[in-house]
Amino acid sequence: MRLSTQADYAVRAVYELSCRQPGTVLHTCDIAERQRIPGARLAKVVQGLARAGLVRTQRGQQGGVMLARPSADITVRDVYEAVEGPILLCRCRQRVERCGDDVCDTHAFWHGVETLLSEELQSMTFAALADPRRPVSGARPPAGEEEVTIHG
Amino acid sequence: MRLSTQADYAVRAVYELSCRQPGTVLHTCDIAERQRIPGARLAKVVQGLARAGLVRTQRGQQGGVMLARPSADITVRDVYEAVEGPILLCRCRQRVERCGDDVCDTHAFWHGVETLLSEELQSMTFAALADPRRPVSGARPPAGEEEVTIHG
DNA sequence: GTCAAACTGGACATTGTTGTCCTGTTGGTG
DNA sequence: CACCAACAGGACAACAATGTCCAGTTTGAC
Repeated sequence: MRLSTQADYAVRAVYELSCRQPGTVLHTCDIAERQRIPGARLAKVVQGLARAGLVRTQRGQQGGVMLARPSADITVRDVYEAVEGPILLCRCRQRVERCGDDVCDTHAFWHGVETLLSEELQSMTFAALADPRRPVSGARPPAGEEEVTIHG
Repeated sequence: MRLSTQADYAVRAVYELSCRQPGTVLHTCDIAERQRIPGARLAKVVQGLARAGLVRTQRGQQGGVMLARPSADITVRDVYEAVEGPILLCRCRQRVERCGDDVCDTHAFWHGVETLLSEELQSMTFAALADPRRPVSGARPPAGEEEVTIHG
């Protein structure tokens, strides 16, 4: 029940973008430095986020990463599942391993926990997460960030 | 956020004991066979449960494993933490990795999820888990088990 | 006392995750 | 066009989790 580093990195990367003005483009290496994440690893994670349509990447000299939609429309669950797939706790539910009939009695419980987790992750948007005085989920006060773009 | 096999096995082992009359002694190899778990692996897990005081092991020809206290007094969290340690999702909270000040904004969220998980696991006892008419989606017929003890 | 059953615990191969490196591709700039 | 910055993606080493094996110890039965 440990969070994989992939998922952790993905959430932190999207968080870093969400803390800035909508449309801000960051380099993955800047995100990596700011979040103290190995840059090479983060590049892979960003690729996953891009494939899932959560961020857009731009190649070339002026390239970088930006959110594909407003941070209020991105939930932690979106990001998590983009890099990790659906939230499944035990292996029998991941189809890695099949278990007998009554063996799955305990797994019914774990399934309930999965649902609880999914709902919790779904309820948190990155707009709320990036808000310093976040009320768990809700309105986003005007963020008066002075740094708008990075390369400038 | 996957359940480790250790934790899965531990819960299933205690569940197997909880399904039987209080005081029933089972062999780890019987539990392993019934739950389709590699026996050698389960033995290690049972050791962890014994060290945590959740089960009592008895060596010798008539040996085996039994619950150390009533199944109503054992929660899923007890078993989980006996083999996995405290529920900590992200590595910064596990002290594996330290993160900066504002880096932990996302980790504050994960900490909330940890609490939610802990409460959920705490709220489920093995008496409830082994009860065929438990409130959760149970597909287990009223078990008129003829095998109460194994060696008899 | 001897034996067999069962837990104890160390050692090792296998597998999956994570971190790192390196080369290729893309796209803007001069 | 030539060049460089940045993403894309494969390959590989390091590490932890997992599964398996084997010898040792304990305990009850004969």
